[in-house]
Amino acid sequence: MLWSSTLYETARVDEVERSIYQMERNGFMLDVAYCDDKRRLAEADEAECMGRLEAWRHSFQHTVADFNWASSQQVIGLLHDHLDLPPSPVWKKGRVDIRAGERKLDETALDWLIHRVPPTVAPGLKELITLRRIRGSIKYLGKLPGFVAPDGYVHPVSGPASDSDDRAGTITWRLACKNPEVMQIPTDPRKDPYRVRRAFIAPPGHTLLVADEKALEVVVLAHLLVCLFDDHQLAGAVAPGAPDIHSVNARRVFGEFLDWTRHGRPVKGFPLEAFQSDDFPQLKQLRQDIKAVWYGLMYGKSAYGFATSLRDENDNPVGEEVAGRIVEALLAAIPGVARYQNYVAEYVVRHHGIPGLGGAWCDLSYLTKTGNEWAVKRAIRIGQNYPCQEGGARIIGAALADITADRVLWDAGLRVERQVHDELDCRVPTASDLSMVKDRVEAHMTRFPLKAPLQVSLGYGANWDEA
DNA sequence: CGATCACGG
DNA sequence: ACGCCGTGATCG
Repeated sequence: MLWSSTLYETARVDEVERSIYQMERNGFMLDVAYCDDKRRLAEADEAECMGRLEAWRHSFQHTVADFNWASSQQVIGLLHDHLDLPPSPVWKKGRVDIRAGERKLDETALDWLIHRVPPTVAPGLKELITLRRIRGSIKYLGKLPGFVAPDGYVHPVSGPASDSDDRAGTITWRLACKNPEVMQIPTDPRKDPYRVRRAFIAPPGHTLLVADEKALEVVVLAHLLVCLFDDHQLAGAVAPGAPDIHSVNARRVFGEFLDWTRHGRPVKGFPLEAFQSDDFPQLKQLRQDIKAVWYGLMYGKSAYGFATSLRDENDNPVGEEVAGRIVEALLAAIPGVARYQNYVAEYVVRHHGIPGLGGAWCDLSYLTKTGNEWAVKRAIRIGQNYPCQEGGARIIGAALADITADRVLWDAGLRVERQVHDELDCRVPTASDLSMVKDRVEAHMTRFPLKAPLQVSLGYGANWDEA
């Protein structure tokens, strides 16, 4: 039924597994000198930052000895007990139950505070965010060189689900990776001023090729909508040449449905390009917002959750009413998504599980058979997400297997180094025919028989950051 | 060893 | 219990 029989009859589990072992053997090269240099720099910055923080703390007569800025409890004591700052009602994952005594000081909560405390207090909070970011970079700069094996390469452990306990894996058949956790290396320059990704270098005589499946899980969803309902709208929206889907949604939802104004003009009057332009930061924000709503919806998030995660122009949570209108407008713009959600909800309740594209059955009976309302809702959220996440994993897994098995690419010296959910990173000898390599890699990555078009973006560079 | 925080998709 | 899937450092 459904979608599973229309695709690859087998999940090619053993081929994928062999490719993973090959990828581990290939390993990747690390610029140890770069790590050491940046770590020393970061540690000096950390010491300065800490000095400013301590001075700030003492300026408020907080004289506790051996105060630990890494301790949540101690920071709560400083900010909420000693300085008597109001508790933040929000954190990264949603609401804070203030009445129950819950206190959160993650970056989202600190950000909320920064906009609402006296100007003498705010600098310390900003400094604390800076300290955490510096330490986030140091974590990797310090430990990565330790993973370099005698052969000069780092060989992380990665693997699919249902492997033995000492290997990595997920229930959706995505790969996981550890020792080191290469999938968690920061990509956002604001979170990592020291650019850890620059330490992931191509070996001498090689260049790094990064091949990324564009909007992989959205394409899978588009495929499902065609299979289930013969609905081609989303497939058309992700087709080559189609305008950027998040810009379209932003203008449609905030402009046409909600009739909002930004930069002193109606949002609906702007050209689509403006939503990705640095000249219009407010429009860019709207595009980011609708993108967040889009992915949140795919994973089962509701207006309740968006009420705290979406912010208005003054950085206040938009509230459930506005969030509800945004969700409603987006679902009206892409009706297939709501139809999919309802379909899956019914299916999960009736069958106590959901199949994936590769034919695997995701059992949810441990939730649906409890009869508990919250458990059933959780089962439905997992069921809505599972085919998209699992489908994406099968597609990139098949691509990995095909690229690894391609003798032409192998003989050209191409070696897969990493897989990051929708991205494959390979090293390629600089002397090889790069356009041939590029064409073959792209062909493998788009081979999976989908009813929605899958596109690949390719980048080259001397290191992971550049590529 | 559970909770908090942070990073990625 | 109102967002899915992960790894890991650190605290208490």
